[in-house]
Amino acid sequence: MTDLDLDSSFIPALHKPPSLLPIAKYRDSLLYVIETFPVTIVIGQTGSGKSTQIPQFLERAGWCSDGKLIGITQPRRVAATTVALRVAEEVGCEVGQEVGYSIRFEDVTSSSTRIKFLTDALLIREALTDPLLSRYSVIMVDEAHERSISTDILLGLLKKIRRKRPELRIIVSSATLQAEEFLKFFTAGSEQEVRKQDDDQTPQAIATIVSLEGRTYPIDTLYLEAPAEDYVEKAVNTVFDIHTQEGEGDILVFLTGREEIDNAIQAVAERATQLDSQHGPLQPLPLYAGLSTEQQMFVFDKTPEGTRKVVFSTNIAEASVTIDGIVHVIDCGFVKLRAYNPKTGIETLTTTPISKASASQRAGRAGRTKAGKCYRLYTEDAYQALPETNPPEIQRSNLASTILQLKALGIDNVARFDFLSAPPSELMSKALELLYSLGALDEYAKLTHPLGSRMAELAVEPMMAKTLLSAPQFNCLSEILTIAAMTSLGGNIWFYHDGERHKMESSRRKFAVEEGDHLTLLNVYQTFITKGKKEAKFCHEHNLNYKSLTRAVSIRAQLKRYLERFNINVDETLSSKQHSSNVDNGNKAEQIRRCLTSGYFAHTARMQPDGTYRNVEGGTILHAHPNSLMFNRKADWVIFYEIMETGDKTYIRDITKIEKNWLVEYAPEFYKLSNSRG
DNA sequence: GAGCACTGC
Repeated sequence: MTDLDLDSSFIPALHKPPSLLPIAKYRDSLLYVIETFPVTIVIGQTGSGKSTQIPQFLERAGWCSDGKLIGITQPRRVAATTVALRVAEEVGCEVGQEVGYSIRFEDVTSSSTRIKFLTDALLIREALTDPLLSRYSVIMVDEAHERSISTDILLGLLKKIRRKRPELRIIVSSATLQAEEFLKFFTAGSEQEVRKQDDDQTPQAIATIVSLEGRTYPIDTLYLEAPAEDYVEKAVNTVFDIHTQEGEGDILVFLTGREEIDNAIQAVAERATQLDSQHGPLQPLPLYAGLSTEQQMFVFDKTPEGTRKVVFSTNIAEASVTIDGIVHVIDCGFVKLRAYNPKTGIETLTTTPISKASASQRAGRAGRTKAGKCYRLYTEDAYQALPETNPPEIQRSNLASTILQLKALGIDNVARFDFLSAPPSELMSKALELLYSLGALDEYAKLTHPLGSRMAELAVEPMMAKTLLSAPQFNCLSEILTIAAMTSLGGNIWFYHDGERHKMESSRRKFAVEEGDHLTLLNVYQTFITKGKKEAKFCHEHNLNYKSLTRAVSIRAQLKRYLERFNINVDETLSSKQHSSNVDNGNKAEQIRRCLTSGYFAHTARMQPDGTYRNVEGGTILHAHPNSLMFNRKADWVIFYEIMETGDKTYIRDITKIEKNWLVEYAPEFYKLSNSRG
């Protein structure tokens, strides 16, 4: 077994010239391993240089000589762009030339590109048109340990592709010790079939692990003696202990959500006024995804000399956002995890203990620029009891769009797809049922054409894809395009600063349209591009998230391009004329609501006299989310975009009034089925 | 009556 034990002394690997990175010494051995083994699992700490150096080693060693590409996938867009920029700089080319990147809405590559960074979701999309990914000689899957659905699917595809393209080289990079699982995955089940082709290739010859040790700085980990009753309070106390007893260095506190973060910040601000004058000021800052870009940027600002920055963050700071200068990490030990219940079709968002892998990732946020400390707000025994990892996303998600995508990739028997971790069969059958009811699959579970294959290509979830493809019949395609773009933003449309909640509420009321949230979203978008001239100023005045609305413009344009590729004509002139005068005009609004019903018939509820809702089965009490226009309005039957259980309540979001008889009209089979069931 | 962890196409 090849196991390269690299220099483990504490060398700061960040911002060092590439020649000084520990990985440089192992260039030849790495190249040898990659040449010899079809699959290489690379264990490398952040800062080991694996993502930036390995592609360059490969390129110089001739892996692109026949015009093929080296592809490096990342789970996130920012990572794909920033790593590409750095490698381009090191290579000494303009990004988009030899080194480029490709993410949704941005393809910065050219015919001279040899090293290409992209999101793993986008590479899966490339497989729709190039099933063997034949443009690539090497594919490196970075941050595979995060186990996103896209990463898992991509690894499954690569394993399949490898059988048909033995010359393809696969590198799987992982920061934690999950390497064995990847190794087992690539070697399992390959014995017999490899024997058939090549007597020399045993499973041991297929894949191997290379370990790039080499940390940055040491981190001192401290535990509680006894469990904390209230970790938010404990976190605040710890902040003051650090501030009064420890040397300089900023603090990063991991909490689970916005409410906790706001409370903690208020508590710190109040207690800070009583601080002894010998201690410098504290600057508490929030960090979570729902903030506007401007609000998020504060955490990167340098504080004045003597002021200590304390960032209270959700899990966004665990992997997605990196803040320099953090010396102390406080870890509450919990995270909000999403899960999907296939029996009820309801998603839950629940506070759950983190995994050991998460705990070590959080601690690692302290030692990036010098030696750091991590304060775990739980006992060492509690730590020992944590699971090694959390269940991968693919085992706790609604799989409708994943299954649809697999079908479009030509994987007919999805149950036999080689998953890194197989999803529970209930999740699979629930997804298949929905896809069948939408008409994306036929009674043999085969992808339908053109409906199913088109739905798979549209980058929105299946119910919205169906709605979009029905829209021409309802003569409201332009409007549904906008609604599809706005709903897929996932909520972050409105924002408010401290104490401005009422101002935000009244801004929102100005855009309200009687029939519900979808038409309200349409109204917001139309006003943004017409009266608001797509400007940030307009958004600030109306408590709208500028970045989100800009994104909606891009999403809408992309969806429109897909439709045009299907030869579906989008007539914009008619709609914009009507909506500049009044979005809420009778017949058009009804067509939109009918059209939404044709895609969202599985998401229906009926209002009760007490103002709550019940789903069709009748069992579950649903509440209109306070962000919804229908929160305090009367309705009878409604459809909704999303359903989620948080804490002890189940909320529905993005709600629109419909008529009961439309359900039977647009989904007769589905409603026959529901009735016969109960 | 009262509030969404995080990604991605």
